[in-house]
Amino acid sequence: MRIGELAARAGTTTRTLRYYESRGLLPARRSGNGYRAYDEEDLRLLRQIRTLQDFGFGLEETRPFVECLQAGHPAGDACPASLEVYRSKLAELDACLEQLQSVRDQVAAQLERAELERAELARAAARPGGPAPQCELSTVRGPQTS
Amino acid sequence: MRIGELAARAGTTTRTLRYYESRGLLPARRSGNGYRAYDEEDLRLLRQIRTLQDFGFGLEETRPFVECLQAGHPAGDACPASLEVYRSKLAELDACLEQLQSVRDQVAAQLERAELERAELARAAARPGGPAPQCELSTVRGPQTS
DNA sequence: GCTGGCCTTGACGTCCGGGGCAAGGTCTAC
DNA sequence: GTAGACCTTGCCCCGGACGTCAAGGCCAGC
Repeated sequence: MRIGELAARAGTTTRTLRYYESRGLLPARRSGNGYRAYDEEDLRLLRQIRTLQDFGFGLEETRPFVECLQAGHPAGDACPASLEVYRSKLAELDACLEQLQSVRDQVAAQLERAELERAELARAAARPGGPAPQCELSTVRGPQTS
Repeated sequence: MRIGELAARAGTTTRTLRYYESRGLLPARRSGNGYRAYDEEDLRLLRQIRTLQDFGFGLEETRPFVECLQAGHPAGDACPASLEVYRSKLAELDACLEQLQSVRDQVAAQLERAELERAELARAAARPGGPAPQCELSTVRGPQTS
């Protein structure tokens, strides 16, 4: 199988395969004319890489899985190094989730506060003499995000 | 106030301030010798930018807040455009959280499965004739992540 | 006058996962 | 023999938010 076919079968591009090879992941044999030659096993390796990439793993993080398959194991995650990557990724995801959740809550709070303040001002402007036409908010202290 | 002092007071670097200026955010007046000249108001703008950046807002997303302050409003989020940014950021964060959570669960499931399989194999290897010393797993079919 | 510290602009490097193009080699079909 | 599809290497490009020089200007203190 040549590079184009492998790329098509894995749903990726030839450029990507050459990039993986340049990174030392997914090396290719060469046929007589210099073309890269792949087999079904390479397709397996490639699918493993793509699956992990889709999960957000970095290329380097897929390496243990690829090496595990290359070593003849039936699954890329049959080796301890792969499990370690799973674990550290899990920790990373948890940390990321926690931080994002915290940011989300703070942004939501800011939005709510700012919306309330605008409503407040709209009411204040509608009350006394005449409603000031647009945005004359100089009397209000805004609690500043600091 | 010159660039170094502003950077120090905002806890950032001169490079960053020049970058912001190059992006049209936080423009600077110039004193006679060509040095950038800033005042307390610029410090407020800069703090607004940094706060949002710390929340993960892109530079462009901070622009409405900065313009709001520049327009004389007491808070950067007193303007509708800023509220819109809050809202779209919130939606973005929620989508991101959802996806990350899904990935997290899938990775956790993979990890659990792979650990179980290893335990299975360890028991199988310990039972029959003699325990094979290391990693001879060629008889087991691993359900592949596909 | 000289050193040291601050400032200026400009240009290139970083990280990541490739995209895109050029110039040329190779194979197949007609 | 020649068109067209495929392959090769090599090189520069992207984005985002800066870091890191390099070469030179300005100013204060001694």
